[in-house]
Amino acid sequence: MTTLSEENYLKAIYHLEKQGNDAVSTNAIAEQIETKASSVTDMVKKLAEKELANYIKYQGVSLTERGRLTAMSVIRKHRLWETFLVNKLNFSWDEVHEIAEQLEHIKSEKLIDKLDDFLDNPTHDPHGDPIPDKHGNYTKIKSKSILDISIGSQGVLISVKDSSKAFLKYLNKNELALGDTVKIVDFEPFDESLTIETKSKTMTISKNVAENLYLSV
Amino acid sequence: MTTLSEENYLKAIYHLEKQGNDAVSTNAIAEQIETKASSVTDMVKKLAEKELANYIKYQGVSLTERGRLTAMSVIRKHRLWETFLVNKLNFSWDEVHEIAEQLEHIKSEKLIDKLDDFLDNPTHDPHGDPIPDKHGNYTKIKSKSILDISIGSQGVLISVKDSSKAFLKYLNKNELALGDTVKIVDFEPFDESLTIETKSKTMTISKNVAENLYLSV
DNA sequence: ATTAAAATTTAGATAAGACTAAAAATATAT
DNA sequence: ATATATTTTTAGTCTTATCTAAATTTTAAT
Ligand SMILES: [Mn+2]
Ligand SMILES: [Mn+2]
Ligand SMILES: [Mn+2]
Ligand SMILES: [Mn+2]
Repeated sequence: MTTLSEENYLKAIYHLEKQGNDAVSTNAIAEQIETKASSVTDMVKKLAEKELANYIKYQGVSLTERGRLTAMSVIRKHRLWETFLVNKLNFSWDEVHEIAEQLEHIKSEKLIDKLDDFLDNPTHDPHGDPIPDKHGNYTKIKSKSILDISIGSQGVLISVKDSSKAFLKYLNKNELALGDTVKIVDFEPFDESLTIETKSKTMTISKNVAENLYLSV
Repeated sequence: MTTLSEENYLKAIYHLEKQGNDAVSTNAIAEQIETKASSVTDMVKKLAEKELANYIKYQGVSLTERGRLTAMSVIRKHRLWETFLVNKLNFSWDEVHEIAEQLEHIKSEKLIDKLDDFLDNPTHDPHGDPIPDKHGNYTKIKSKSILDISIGSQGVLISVKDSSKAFLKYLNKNELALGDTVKIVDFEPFDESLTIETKSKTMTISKNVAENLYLSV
């Protein structure tokens, strides 16, 4: 049985492994989890002890198959609970992450299976992130950052890379939501900003915003 | 902010105060929480420190108003989650207690208010226990143990005193559910058993069972 | 009123998880 | 190649929540 803290480390390592290619560094984990490197070293030893991670001193960490599956299970719970909060309890998509951080640690297979059914087996959470099935499998909708899409073309807003409250609130304010069709109208080389067009309006977005918006391709 | 462990102690003290009249003893709490008396002494000091409980060495514990309100809030969450599990996720009433023991510690006012609305502001949980409102107020339906009801009279099964899995499964097996109309037909002095009658059948129940069934009066 | 039993508290240990400061290893820059 | 900077680990401390064993207080019984 994994503890709440172990689960948070596994999740962090999983997310870091998915970005960078090689073994995950102690400092990277520390930053992600907002803890100190020395605490990470301790925990990583414990995860290796439990065969949830591979760890060689000074050489970083990677998840074992068991570790990866455990991480996926926590991520599955997180995303199902977020979906519940938005779809059933009418939370806004910028309010659910913190609550899901708590709910993801509730231990009951049956609960999460029933929740999954209750939500009609959703494949993606409110931020467009894929929800793994109970075996840890998922399919991410093919998408590209707006930055990498050529001027004149268009697509449907599939997911956001940054799901921070600040970014989501920005999107709310500017009436951008998942499912919207977005057309890239213009690119300004000076500040790398983009002009985009939706059903309701035309607007300019910064590079910073653009790289966090993913369109179907 | 109260910890999970503190919340469990507050709940235990609350329930014990409601039965017995005077101050709650260290041993009683220890038994309820399945821990050692010495652990209880430690925690009770901490609760007193936080002004959640009144505590005088060797003389037992009682909740302060703040302690009582905190306990009520945890109980409110517990019962709302149980209601969610049964009414929305189709759990059976004997399966929900353990899961609610975890869910009751999730910290979010907004979550529990929205859950309350989602469930249509239920007044009683799946075991017939009253659900306090957000101010800690509730109204228990007037009821009496079957043991204290005279032969020949009848009432509606309102709540069960014992909500252990074993007892609830016994009731499932014998097709007794909340809302059923029950008539007391006979009393056998020898073993203090009772014969009762429901729409579907007539059956004999032990004293032990009878004292845990509460009928409207 | 003593004495025995039961309940409660204290003292000291342990385990998980986190932190600080110092030591050791690795990476970078000249 | 050597010195410097950065990263990582170790050693030791702290907090929360437990536990066991011993000491103390209260209660019950003679
Ligand atoms: Mn999230
Ligand atoms: Mn999400
Ligand atoms: Mn319960
Ligand atoms: Mn209940």
